[in-house]
Amino acid sequence: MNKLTIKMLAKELGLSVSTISKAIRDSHEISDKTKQRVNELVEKLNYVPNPYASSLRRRNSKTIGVVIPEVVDSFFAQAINGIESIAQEKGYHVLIYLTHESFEKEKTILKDFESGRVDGVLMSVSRETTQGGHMEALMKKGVPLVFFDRVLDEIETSKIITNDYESAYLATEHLVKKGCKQILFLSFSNILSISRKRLNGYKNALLANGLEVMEKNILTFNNDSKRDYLLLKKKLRSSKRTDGILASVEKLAITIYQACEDLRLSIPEDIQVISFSNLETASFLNPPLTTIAQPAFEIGKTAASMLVKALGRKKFEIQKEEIIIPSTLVMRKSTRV
Amino acid sequence: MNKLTIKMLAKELGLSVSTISKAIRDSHEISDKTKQRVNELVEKLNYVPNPYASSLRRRNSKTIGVVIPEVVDSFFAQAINGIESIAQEKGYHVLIYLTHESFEKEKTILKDFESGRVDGVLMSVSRETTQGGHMEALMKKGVPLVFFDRVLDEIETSKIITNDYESAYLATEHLVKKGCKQILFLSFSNILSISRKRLNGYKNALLANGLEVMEKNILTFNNDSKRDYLLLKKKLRSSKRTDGILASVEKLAITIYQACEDLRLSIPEDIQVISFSNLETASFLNPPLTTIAQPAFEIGKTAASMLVKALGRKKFEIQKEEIIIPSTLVMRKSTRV
DNA sequence: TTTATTTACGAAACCGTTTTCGTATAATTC
DNA sequence: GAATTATACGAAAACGGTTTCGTAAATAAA
Repeated sequence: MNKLTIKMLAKELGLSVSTISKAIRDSHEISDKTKQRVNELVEKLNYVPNPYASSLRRRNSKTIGVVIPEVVDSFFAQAINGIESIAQEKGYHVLIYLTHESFEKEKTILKDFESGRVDGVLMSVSRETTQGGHMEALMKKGVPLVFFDRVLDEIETSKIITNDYESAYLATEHLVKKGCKQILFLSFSNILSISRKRLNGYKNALLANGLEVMEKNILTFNNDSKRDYLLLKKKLRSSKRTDGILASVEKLAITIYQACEDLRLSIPEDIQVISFSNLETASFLNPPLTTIAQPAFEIGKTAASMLVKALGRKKFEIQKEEIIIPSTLVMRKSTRV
Repeated sequence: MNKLTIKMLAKELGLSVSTISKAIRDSHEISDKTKQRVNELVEKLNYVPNPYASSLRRRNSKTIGVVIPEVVDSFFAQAINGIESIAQEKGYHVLIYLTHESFEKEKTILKDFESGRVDGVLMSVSRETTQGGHMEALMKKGVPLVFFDRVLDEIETSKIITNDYESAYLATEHLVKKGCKQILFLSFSNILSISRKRLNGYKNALLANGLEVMEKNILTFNNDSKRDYLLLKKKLRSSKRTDGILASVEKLAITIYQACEDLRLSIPEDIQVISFSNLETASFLNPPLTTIAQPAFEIGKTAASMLVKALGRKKFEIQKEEIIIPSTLVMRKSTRV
């Protein structure tokens, strides 16, 4: 109720506040005997130090901020899992913030971080983010920031990503090899760096295989599942020759399945489908979905490790390296054998 | 770099520290003219107050702790989404902790909360949790705790849950009506309150429909997907007459599909399946999975609202009410028409 | 005009740690 | 035995806000 403080421990043991503090932090200045007395009392009275007092004084919080577009998404959920595994191991706390793909929210959150609330930030940018002023401002204040998956190219910092270009290239080529001539590319954004890379992979794979890149085959959706669904249906109805789809986003896979079911287009006979996706249920969909599976857990874990390592250094200098953890193309029945 | 403080603002404007503080918090003690001068400078210099200094003095943190077993799970991901929506609205920060179903971790986390790190806690207990000493200790220190979904009955506090008993009853009855005679009940735990309720719903539905409850039809798994899979396969092989399965956990649905595919048991012809699940992909599984869908987002949102409301009160008295938000049985093709 | 009351602000204590620096005593060196 | 160096601890100043309380000036009431 009335919280237990170091001062009270000090009085109880007839020692000074500073001695208690040092004893608890196992300082060499304190004798073993005293340390033991202190620890026994701490144990007995169940003393837990006030983290805010400590943070205030030490100017750090042992907290990292995680900023992501959303959490109901296998990729981000798995990434959080990876982040948390490192945080727990290294004694960091994890504050979660969702931007819901809003640039404004992203700015507000990062602005708050300038307060020193977090020691460092892990983030995947929103779909709307084209500028990095808010990130630069934050980093200038000495708060290191590490990107994972969705990066902003113009910001110089560590970036943990997957091989988006190559994966999309491979996937597209796979579709081509299986006989597709008219392949749609579906995404939520033409802004996001990962989307552009995936798009380029798609384009170059087409060209390398003697196919034409057609703007009408490149579709951008809004993440409004009903509208997206209608939009896709319309597209599929109007261009009958479509025989392949590469979806850049997990959620669009569902939209595709819905639309195809509705239009009585059978997968993979009429249309072959590949999606970037971390769905655990991919192999039990009807038909099983060929996916590009991102190493989400690893990405989160690596990003957190990089950040924590930087936080361990005196000057928080973040390495500016880009770490690429490759995705894997998992072939299932939504593409032909 | 060297952080901006109220003291520096004060010097700049020739005002006192207390005046600045009050102006920022829009105190009635400060004239509009002064407030404006202060706000302009705050704006110009980009001042952001140090939350730890503030938390220390005010003895609150505007932070809630969320303790869940895992995050890679549609239910919990959606619940976090609900929680975050309220937190964002009310200006709270969200600290996330994963127990990975470990009672020890749960205790460690709650112990840490005794420090005052969070103003309140939202939690779903681990599968191993049978005792609530750590929760009581926390609540005794004045930190309100609200359960959602997975509660510990013995603890008196708000609980936001779904109608587990009724849902399982309904689901079981549905299977019986569709002709099932030998229905398995699958879960991860016989400890968890929700599991017991679901089990009771299952049992009573059987009895009410003139069927026998057989212990051998009640299976408990370990969340070790490989072993679970083998265990289930063995069971299905040995008891050929099994014609229905009710899975208490989303993850087990996948296990069931795997096992049935492997054993060439067709769903729903040979075996009908219903699972508690929030999978967005449920309707695109092969076959589409009949589910009991929990209102995860709503549960998270309601729990957060309750907590925040309690935090708004001077004494943090938490209402001891139990709020039940019903699940819905969504019939799909894994059960017969 | 005198007294009472607002109004607008400042001084200083306080929140609970950490850390620097000083010092008495004990141990060591010469 | 004197001088030096460890050892073990305490006093006090931070950290950056918030809050209480006091007060001078301005306004209202008498």
